[in-house]
Amino acid sequence: MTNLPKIYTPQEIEGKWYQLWQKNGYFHAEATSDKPPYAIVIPPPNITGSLHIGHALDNTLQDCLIRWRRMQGYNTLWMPGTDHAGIVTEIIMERQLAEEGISRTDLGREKFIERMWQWKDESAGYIVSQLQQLGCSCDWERERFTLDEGLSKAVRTAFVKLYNQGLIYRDTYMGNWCPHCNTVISNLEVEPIEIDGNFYHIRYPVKDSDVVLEIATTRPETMLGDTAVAVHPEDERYQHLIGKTALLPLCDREIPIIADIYVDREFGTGALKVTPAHDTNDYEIGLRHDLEQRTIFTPDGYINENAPDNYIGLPQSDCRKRVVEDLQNLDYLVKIVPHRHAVGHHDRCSTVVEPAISPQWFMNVRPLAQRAIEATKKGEVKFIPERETSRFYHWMENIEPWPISRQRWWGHRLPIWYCNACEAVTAAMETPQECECGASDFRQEEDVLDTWFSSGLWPFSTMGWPENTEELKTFYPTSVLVSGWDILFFWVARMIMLGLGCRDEVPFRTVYLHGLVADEKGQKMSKSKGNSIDPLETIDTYGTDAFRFALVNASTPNPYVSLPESQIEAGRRFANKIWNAARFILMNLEKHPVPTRMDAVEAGLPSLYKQETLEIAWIRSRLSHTITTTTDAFENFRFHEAAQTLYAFLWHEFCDWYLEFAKQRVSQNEPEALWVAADVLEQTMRLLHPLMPFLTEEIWQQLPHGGSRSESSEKGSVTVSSWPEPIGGNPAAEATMATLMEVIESVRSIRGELNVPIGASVEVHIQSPNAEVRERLEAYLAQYLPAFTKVANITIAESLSKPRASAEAVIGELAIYIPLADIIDLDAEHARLSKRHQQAVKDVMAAQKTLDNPNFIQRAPEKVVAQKRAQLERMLMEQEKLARSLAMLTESEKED
RNA sequence: GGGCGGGUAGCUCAGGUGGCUAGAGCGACAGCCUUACAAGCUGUAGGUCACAGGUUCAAGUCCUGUCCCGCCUACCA
Repeated sequence: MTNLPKIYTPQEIEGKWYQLWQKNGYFHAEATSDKPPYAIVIPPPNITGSLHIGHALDNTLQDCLIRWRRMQGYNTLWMPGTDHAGIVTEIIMERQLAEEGISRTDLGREKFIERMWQWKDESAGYIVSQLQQLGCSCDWERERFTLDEGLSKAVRTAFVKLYNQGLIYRDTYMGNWCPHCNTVISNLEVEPIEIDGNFYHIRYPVKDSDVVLEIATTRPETMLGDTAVAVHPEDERYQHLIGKTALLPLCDREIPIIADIYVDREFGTGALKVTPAHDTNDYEIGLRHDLEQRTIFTPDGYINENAPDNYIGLPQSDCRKRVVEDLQNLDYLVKIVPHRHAVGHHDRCSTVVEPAISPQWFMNVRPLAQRAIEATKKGEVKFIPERETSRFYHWMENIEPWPISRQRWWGHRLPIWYCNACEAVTAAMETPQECECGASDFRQEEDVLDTWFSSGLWPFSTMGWPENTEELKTFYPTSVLVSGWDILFFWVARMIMLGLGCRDEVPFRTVYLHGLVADEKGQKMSKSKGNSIDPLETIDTYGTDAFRFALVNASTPNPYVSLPESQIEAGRRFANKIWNAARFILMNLEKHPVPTRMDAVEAGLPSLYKQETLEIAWIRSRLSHTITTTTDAFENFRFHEAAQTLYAFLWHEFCDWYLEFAKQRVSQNEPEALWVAADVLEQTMRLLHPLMPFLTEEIWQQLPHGGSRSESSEKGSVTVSSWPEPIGGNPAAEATMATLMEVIESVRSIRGELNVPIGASVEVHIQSPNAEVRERLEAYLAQYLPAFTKVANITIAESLSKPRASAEAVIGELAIYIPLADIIDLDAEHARLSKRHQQAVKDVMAAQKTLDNPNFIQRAPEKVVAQKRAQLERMLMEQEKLARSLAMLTESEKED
């Protein structure tokens, strides 16, 4: 007796299989192979991070694709690895240091980097083991890290290459400065957040005049760095002031009043204070008018010595308060008006970003963006869903230079060397030997590269580039990139540009951008918001497979996917259902083992099965259909469709119907139906394996999978079994079964609605004018009906009169009568029939209306017309029968 | 300001190129411990597909407009 527990306990079985898969090297891809290649590179998670819900979704989908293709016989490579993740990682380390009471600068660059590596070495295995817990079938032998020697070489190679092409250059420009992180960041890293601020209206006196110019600003402290006031050149109010000089309050400085078309006459007071060092637009105006760029902040956000003495050293926020106070005391402040506006924050540390001028390294991405657009238009890379393509184009067409240097320590130092003698700049793989000037004393650039620079090389740096490796020859361009749409610009676009820039080829053929997991308010789940599901807790509670199923099932084409706990619960129930179906089959197989091929040969059987009964033909047809639909769903990245198809087939066809038939067959000593059940379940476990790898392996291992398919029996795991092939549908069997099901459902419905006691047997009388239908019902109904409801006796005739006090159901031309003399509640039956009759009348009218339209007959395709006619015919029959029965029922009520 | 996505059952969502009587899960109600599964089984209820027009023989699906919701993007201090 098989001793499988009644309740599926994932914890007991999930642990063991991963080790077996690993040990047998199922996940390893060969660099050269006869099999067609299929490759995905993982979006590398932060080396020190832990699995969050976004990873769980992203990697589950990738694992589905990889497992599916592996079973299809592809040479599948899922390239795993981790990212050093620059600034984020440093921020977390700084917090750790702060707890010890030290700062990054206390430690110094060298010691800090040492600490980072130490921490990396301690925590590196964590995220990897979590991915393994999730079941990810990555080729771990190839695991990479962005700061590895190999990848660092790729970074330097790419940098030098692009530098030599003139695409990387140094410039002093206004960028987004994070005073907390002490570095410049790119536009993408700035998150505008709406805040309730104020508009401060301030009087600027005009020199040698009684006139005061009123300006409005949201950042009054920046006035300390003002070097002009601007008005619109055609603004009549201020014509007479253009060219004059304003007296800057609090600063005792004189600044020119200039005219610039940037100024919006309608906005604020129409006069704009100009701070070229601390505002992007003012910077531009400053360049046009050759204004002084007066920086008043230190890099870490304090007031510097360019401001009047009494402000120096204040933090920016304190300075604002002080400036406002002083303006008020000296009567320069006109008013403060509440004003809601968007303020840029650093997406990693949430600090307000300061526009600031600094020398930085940039990449001119425009030519590469152009090539990326062309490659996409040529179809070399395809975005799914398609709407992402236009987002991609829009971004690429308006792309701006990418600031790639960061004033940080954790990352790749730019391979730029300055000659200490003549300051000549050299980009090179290693420290240069000698400068043009003859000196040989160099210093390397202090800055490190934006972390996305190295991730942008990921698809080929992980495969050994710049060497022309076998891996690159086999797997590049990779097949698919799977990621959330939120990092399309950060990462995906840059990979495409750098792939083209470094290898003249797009890095992947297809980009699948899945939705983001949202909470019940529709907000993206993220750890920082605290609204996130913890994948590990979820796995503990529900099991990995249940969680994975829920994730895949939730992966609709929507940009946001919602994952209520009930969905995960549904996944668990599904797992349990499968478990019990398997348990049932395995228990019965002990009594009725599947004959081996040898037995079959000895018995002289042409095949394992004596005959294909209706239910066998039906379930095989449905399985075939399921195989086709599931495969098609994967082909088209319609993950939820795969999940739903398998769920519906397994639960509502296989369990609800087929296993009930099989039960009865087994009890009649016809075990073929059971053997087919085992076969169908075995194939379904293969179909479901990409979604639920652990459970399907556990069951597959216990099911007989030898039989006629010797191929899979030689292999030791469903992981490397073959993807099922459809055998084709059987429309005749499906049609007959549909009728039988309808009859069974009608009987059950009557029993339910009229409260026939569970134990009571009923007689079933069926009337049908169609001989063929009668014959089929005759042949099968007696066999099948008792499996679903208690019946005493079944009568089928061409015509029979409705037995007295019976309930009735109508299916097309079929009428079903169930005599319920003792128990029938005529009122209830009347209500039941009347409800159905009303519905029938409505349906008939709708169909009639369509068919009455001559244009419909004329213009609709014949097939549609024929369909409609058949539909109406059937409805009419039902309606008439129901009407007659209602009339009879009313009469018999009168008699009573 | 521009762009994108969404509004379908009480809730969360499916409904590729227009054509079965608009579906599922959860929840609700009624009845069942039927020896695989009570994490189960059976039955029932519940929808003017946001609104208004239009195209079409036919619209949840295509077009236009309106109203909400969300997101992305933009230099209004």
